[in-house]
Amino acid sequence: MGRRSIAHIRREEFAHAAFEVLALHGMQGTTLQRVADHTGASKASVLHYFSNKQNLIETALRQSNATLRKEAVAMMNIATTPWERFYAIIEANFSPTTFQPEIAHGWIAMCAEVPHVAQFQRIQTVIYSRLHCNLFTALLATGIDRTAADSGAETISLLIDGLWLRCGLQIGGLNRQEATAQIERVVETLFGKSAERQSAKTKMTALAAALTSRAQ
Amino acid sequence: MGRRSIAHIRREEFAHAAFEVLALHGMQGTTLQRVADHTGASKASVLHYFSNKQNLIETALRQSNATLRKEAVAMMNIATTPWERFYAIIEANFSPTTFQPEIAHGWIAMCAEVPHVAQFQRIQTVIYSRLHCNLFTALLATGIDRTAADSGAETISLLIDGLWLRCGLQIGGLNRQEATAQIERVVETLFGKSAERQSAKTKMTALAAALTSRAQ
DNA sequence: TAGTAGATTGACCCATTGGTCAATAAATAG
DNA sequence: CTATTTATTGACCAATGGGTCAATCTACTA
Repeated sequence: MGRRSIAHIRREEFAHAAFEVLALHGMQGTTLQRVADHTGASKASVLHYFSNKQNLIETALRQSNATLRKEAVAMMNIATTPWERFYAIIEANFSPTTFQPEIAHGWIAMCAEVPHVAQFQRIQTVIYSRLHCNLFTALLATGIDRTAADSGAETISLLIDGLWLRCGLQIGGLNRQEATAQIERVVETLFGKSAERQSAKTKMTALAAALTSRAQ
Repeated sequence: MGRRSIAHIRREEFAHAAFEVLALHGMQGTTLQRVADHTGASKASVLHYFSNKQNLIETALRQSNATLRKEAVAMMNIATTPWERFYAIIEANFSPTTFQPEIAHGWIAMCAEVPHVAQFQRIQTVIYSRLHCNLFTALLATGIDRTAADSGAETISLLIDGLWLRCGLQIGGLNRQEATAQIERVVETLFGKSAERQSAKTKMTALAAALTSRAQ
């Protein structure tokens, strides 16, 4: 530890603050001064750890996404059947720790800048690819054919995007339960009812509740 | 005509330019100077017609949405059956004149500011309400029960939002055809196949093609 | 033709922004 | 204890932002 560690910790602190400011004030309102104020440090101190404002925001976004990814990985490791893996992805994407309007604001703000900032474009691409890939492999393993798995993954990821957008726009006071219910309705019509899927869903929902309550 | 008319036309010109700049450069990049340059006028001239930058962008967004709404109304007037009205909404939302990455950029940029600008919040609310209401009444009239119509409208509007988001993020080179195909796949699983619905779809698709080709 | 309302603009103002830099304080290593 | 690295910061800078204003310029009206 020592100097290396403190630098690493400080970077994390600033990045965390940056994401909070982004979620709270949007991209326009995310100034170096505000991020500095939010941590109690000076603007120059922030720039000591991040060469750029964009660099700062980039790591802020990556760091925020990492928490969701860790939750997802934890649940995927526990899941044993394909449908359990499927619901692990769903539950992770609507975990109460991450599926919140403020956090959604941050991500929508990033999406708006994707066409203009190459770094954000890259982040967005990798997040989408991962989601689609995970959904696809889970669905394929349930026994359906390739095209059905692919289009199914596409539809589900589309719904997830839409629900996150709505969470940010706070349409109909959308919460975790309504969001997963929306997904489930489509999943049911797409793949029919089955006891196996149902038990997988209840298992992963319970697991998600246990994991997140423990974390908080 | 005369003075009143010229003022009105000028406002429209500036608003139009403002939306183009917004679509091209995002919310941060949409400066009064750039909008002025885009029309060949001066910054002060823009501010002669719009008291605020926000006022300018607000009318820009409203004006842009009006074109989509007009297309939708035109198709709705021609539609006679419930399913035709349903596909009128779908086709209008994926019309080649509006379903373009640049335009999507503009709307995503607005979404990102919704939590921070009350005017944008209002625009977003009215657009969503109209879409949901139109879908709901169309679906209800097809003979299904209220809750099914409501949840169906919710799912479809969710997909539309997701597809527009993806259009803006340019995931998988999404075009009009793929987008409507995505919608259709879900509609089919939700409401089953029926000759009546199929004919309604082909009719409205053709109508949309005719209307938009005529316009351009 | 004179007058007046609206259109257009350059010059200007102030606040804020991202970013630099040199100076200082603190901590670690030898 | 000394030296060197690292952390922190206030002062500063150039650029740009939105917005004001008074001065023209234009076109319609009486």
